[in-house]
Amino acid sequence: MNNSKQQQKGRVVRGMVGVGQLKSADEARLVRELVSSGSISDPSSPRGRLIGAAARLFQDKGFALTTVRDIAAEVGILSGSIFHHVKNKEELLCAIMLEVTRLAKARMTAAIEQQTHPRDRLLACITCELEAIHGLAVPGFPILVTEWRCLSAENQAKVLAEREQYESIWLQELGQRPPDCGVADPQLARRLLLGALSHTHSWFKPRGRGLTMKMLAEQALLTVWPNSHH
Amino acid sequence: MNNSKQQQKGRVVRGMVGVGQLKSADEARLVRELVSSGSISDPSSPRGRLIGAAARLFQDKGFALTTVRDIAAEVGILSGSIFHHVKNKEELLCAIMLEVTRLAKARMTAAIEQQTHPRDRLLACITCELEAIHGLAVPGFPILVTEWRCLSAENQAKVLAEREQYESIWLQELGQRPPDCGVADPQLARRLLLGALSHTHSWFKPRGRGLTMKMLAEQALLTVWPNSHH
Amino acid sequence: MNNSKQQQKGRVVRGMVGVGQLKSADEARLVRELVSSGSISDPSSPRGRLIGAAARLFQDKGFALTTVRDIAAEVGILSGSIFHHVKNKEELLCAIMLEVTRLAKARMTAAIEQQTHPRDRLLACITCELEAIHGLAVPGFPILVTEWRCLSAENQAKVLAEREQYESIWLQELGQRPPDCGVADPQLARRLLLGALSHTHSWFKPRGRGLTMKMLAEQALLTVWPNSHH
Amino acid sequence: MNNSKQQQKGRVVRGMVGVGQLKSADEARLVRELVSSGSISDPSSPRGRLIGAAARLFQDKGFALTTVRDIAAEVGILSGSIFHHVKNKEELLCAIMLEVTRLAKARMTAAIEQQTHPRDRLLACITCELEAIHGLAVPGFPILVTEWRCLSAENQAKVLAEREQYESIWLQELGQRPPDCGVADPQLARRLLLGALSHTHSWFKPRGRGLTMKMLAEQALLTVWPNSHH
DNA sequence: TATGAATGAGTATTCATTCAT
DNA sequence: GATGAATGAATACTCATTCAT
Repeated sequence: MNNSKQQQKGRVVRGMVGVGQLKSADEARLVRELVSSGSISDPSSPRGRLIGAAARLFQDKGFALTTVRDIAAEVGILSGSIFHHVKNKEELLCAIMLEVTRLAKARMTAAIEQQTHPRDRLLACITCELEAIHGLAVPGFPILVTEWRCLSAENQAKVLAEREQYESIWLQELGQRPPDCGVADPQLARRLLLGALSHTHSWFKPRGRGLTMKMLAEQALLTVWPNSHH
Repeated sequence: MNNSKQQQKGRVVRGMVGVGQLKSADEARLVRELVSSGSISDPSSPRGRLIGAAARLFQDKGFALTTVRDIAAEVGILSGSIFHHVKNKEELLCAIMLEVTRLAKARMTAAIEQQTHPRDRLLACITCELEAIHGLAVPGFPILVTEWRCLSAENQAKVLAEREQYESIWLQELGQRPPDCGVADPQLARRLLLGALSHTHSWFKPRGRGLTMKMLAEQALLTVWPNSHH
Repeated sequence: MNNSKQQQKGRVVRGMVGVGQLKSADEARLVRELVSSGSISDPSSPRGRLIGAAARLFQDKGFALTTVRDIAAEVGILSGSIFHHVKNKEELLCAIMLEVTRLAKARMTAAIEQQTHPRDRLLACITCELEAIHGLAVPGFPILVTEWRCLSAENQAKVLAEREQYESIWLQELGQRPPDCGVADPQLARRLLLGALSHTHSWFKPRGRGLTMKMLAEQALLTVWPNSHH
Repeated sequence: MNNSKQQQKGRVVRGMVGVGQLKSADEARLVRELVSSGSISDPSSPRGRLIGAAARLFQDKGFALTTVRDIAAEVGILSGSIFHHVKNKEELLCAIMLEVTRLAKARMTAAIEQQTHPRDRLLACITCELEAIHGLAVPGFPILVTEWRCLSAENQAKVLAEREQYESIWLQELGQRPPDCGVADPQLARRLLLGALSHTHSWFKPRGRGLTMKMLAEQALLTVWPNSHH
């Protein structure tokens, strides 16, 4: 990383109070609003704890390799009791994906609002998604990509509908880039970026030293918005 | 894709005889050599047909959701006969990953040799990997990413050892880029690129009209080597 | 059996109300105590019925030739349900061996207590073991010998630990014999006797006429305590 | 074993040149005769090596747990080739039992001929059987007891017919005992002895120090012929 | 005789799901 | 809402046996 110095400087100048990251007070308020509007389950409710536990396990071991007994044990109930809260194992997966999508959407919307400069707004999107992928804010986000095909077509449609707005935010922000930023088509840029960011789940350690998440976000930004086009 | 025209022009000028793609005669010779050296199984042998069928199914339905009965049916034998050629379902996965890696490595080496300009060589790498991901040349390549965690630690180590050379080619080629190409660190650039390319498997249709694979390769190249730095 | 008359006389004189055998009331109380202390499963509980059925089948057909389907059919459940109560087929075998050992130990202890003369006490041991071997009181006892090697080393250790006390009773009683009783070493005498008694399982019919179990016990006693040394 | 000294003395006095044991020249001649008469297979012939290997494995792991592949590997052929020499896995077991019985019979006959005193003759029987059980002379003998029930009724009858003479030798020798030797009935004495001797397979180490096989044989003799009745 | 690929019925075990209590 | 016993279909894997070469 021979040019990391100048990039770090850039980051410090632009995003003073946490690029794309929300203050923990905002974070909490956001969750509270989503819960009270019924968009996501209360994490402390039985259903919320069930979804949380399942999300953790699906992410770690995969949907197919996670047994309903594993999940029950994680929550502290017996396997039969799961089906009081959810019809199916698949419905559980679907519920996770829906809630994950809603939370990620709300977070990203909030994060963008705090930024005015298009580059900072895009950086905020990337940071939000990275935080989601690495479970810092939205537990279970990588499941959206890795376990997609475990969902029936019907359920895939449900999640896609929910996801549409999330993706349209991305497309809008990517559309604000100046010309000559590399991949011009926002749709294509988004897809390449989504793949790149999702895959960080398998190699990036957010707690590790060296490459921080902020640095990673800035580097990812460079793939669709090179430094030469500030 | 508002600036695709100028990019297409560039591509046509540089890589006249198929950027990164091998002639089918070369392709065949490559496979023959790998077979005769024992690196991969003869696709027409029982073991080769088994590996091929399993690769197809693992890619389509995932390792966990593919039963040995499915595989056997695909080959045209009974499920018990599978274990004549391979000890485990997991060993089958491992064998696929090893052979896929060897073939991809050989193809990429051959493709690079045909190019001299660093940018063309990197484009050849990307094209090779895209062709692999979309099953045009190396059936089963996406399994390497999607089913990685289904492998035991021991088998992961085996595949990693085999993969090392493949990745070092990437790092070397990425190291040939001029400064200011965005993500400077070759390792990081490779990881972001791998994620972006792998993910194309879930949305890009190579047979579809509009975005061709060549176009996709050039666009992917732009994420780590913008046009502004020819 | 030309000298059986004098032996019968001896038996009648010494052990009038059933040499070494417990009254059925005592028998029932013993089982109840072991159940309530958790040493053995309640024979009427699901687990108890499972263990009982498996013991019967393992004894008749052998561990390896008994399928879990056989066992399930015997209990009246489906094969999959077995693994609700026990982790493994082998763990089932282990559980049987442990419970069999505990019951045999308790019975022998109770039987010995009722006798004072060393010869009668040893005869009580022999009778107890014969009753166990022939399923009159401790169903599944022969399994301890015949299926021993089907147990993993780990489980063998568990059973051995449980069996130690049972065997030490034998050694103690065999140590009470007068000199010149043939095999002097209690350990060796026990081993020869165990083999002799175990093997009766394959030829002695307790219900048959002619040789009764009492007679058999007295004859077995003679191998380690000849009549000439009263 | 507090009286082992006097017993050892007794042994040395009576059976000077190996009680019950054959000289290795006699041993070899015996086998040669049996082979040439067709009673047993030539150990160096394909069938002989097959039977030998199977006997070893059946004895170590049990009939049910030994696969036909294990046997083939031991012989150095492939599993399919076994069925050129033998119709069934069970027929293989049956063949072993028949040959084992014939060899044991011949050995015991030869050993008895060398003794005149009834006690020595009986001791020779015991020693012969111990040698057989511990594989010193007749590999596979314990299988006769441990794997008996793996044989179909039909095959059991075949082996029983072959075994009859072997057992009648035992009965005859046990009938030569003086009165008051404990278990008077030769049939019963034989059965108890057979059990006791068979079981030594699971605890006696012929190579171990301390208790030698000769000592063990003498001790076993004491169970049916106490010292007090020389 | 030996090979090696294939068979097919069989094995233990798993697991999402149900339901009376 | 929770339990725990049971279901029943499915799973990976085994293995004696066959047979064309």
